Amino acid sequence: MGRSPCCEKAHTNKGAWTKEEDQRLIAYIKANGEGCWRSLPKAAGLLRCGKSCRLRWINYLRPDLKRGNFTEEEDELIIKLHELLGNKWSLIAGRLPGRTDNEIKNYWNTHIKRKLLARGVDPQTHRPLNAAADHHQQQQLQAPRRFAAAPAGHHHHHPDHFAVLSNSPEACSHSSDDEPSSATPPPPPRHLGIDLNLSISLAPYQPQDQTSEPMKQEEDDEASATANGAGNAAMTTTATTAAVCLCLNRLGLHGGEVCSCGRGGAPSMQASTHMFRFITPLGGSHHNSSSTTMT
DNA sequence: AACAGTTTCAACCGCTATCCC
DNA sequence: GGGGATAGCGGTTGAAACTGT
Repeated sequence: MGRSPCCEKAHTNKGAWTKEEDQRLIAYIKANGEGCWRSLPKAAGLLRCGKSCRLRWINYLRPDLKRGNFTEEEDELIIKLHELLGNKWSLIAGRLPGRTDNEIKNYWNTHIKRKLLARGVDPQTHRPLNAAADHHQQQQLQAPRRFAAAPAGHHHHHPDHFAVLSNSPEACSHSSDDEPSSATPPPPPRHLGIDLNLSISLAPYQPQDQTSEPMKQEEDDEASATANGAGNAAMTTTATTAAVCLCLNRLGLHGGEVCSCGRGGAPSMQASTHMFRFITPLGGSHHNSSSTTMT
């Protein structure tokens, strides 16, 4: 087929950005806002590919970036989110204000992987390293429990349509031994883990507004995972000071809509209930998103 | 001080998803 | 619905910085 290159490579700079280029980009975006990256370089007088401009802005120039060292709380949050989401760096970054996906990805590869290995935990599977051999056997043994709250047959017919993830290690088989790659997406989640008895919360969750409507998909998603009584996903972290909601919308799994769950403050959810639901075509990529229950 | 090895992280690349005509 | 254009994502690379000898 052949695609036109994203830019005229012969006439673009590559490599590190100069201060002047940064200033031009900042000035242009301040004046015109983000977007239209393809035409931005020309308009801004930059000899850069639009992609490169976007990356530079998002990863380095954006005014709301936090930068600086990651806190211990952020570390733990990243680990938990990675356990739940796998290498979905942009989703993880969405839960860490001021951090970029690139930054988190780098941090994961340089620090957290090592940290987990030192703890004897496989960074990809989040299982104890010495348990890898038992992986297959454990899956078989635990499968019935994981599927307990899912409607019978549902996941059998559409295994990649949704998954209710658990923070239990076995819920993360999508990120097992083999590194997921864009070329070979991980197999669809095979489990419908149930409880998300996460201890991500670094401070007690304090709902701010209990008047928000429960998420529609919560209702639509029938009883798939409601046996656990979990409501909307929410978590808090002292690192970010704000409650971090993990409901579908805010995870970016619903077309980027603004979360309407009131920071997890669904009326039915007990503030003290540290349980989380995720219904997402994780690993199964986006192919079936329109046929999930997320509409 | 000089060199080699290691680590870090900004930037690039290729691919997929989404948008728009 | 099809196809091209564009945006966004995740993996990878390589130069700079750091550390050890």
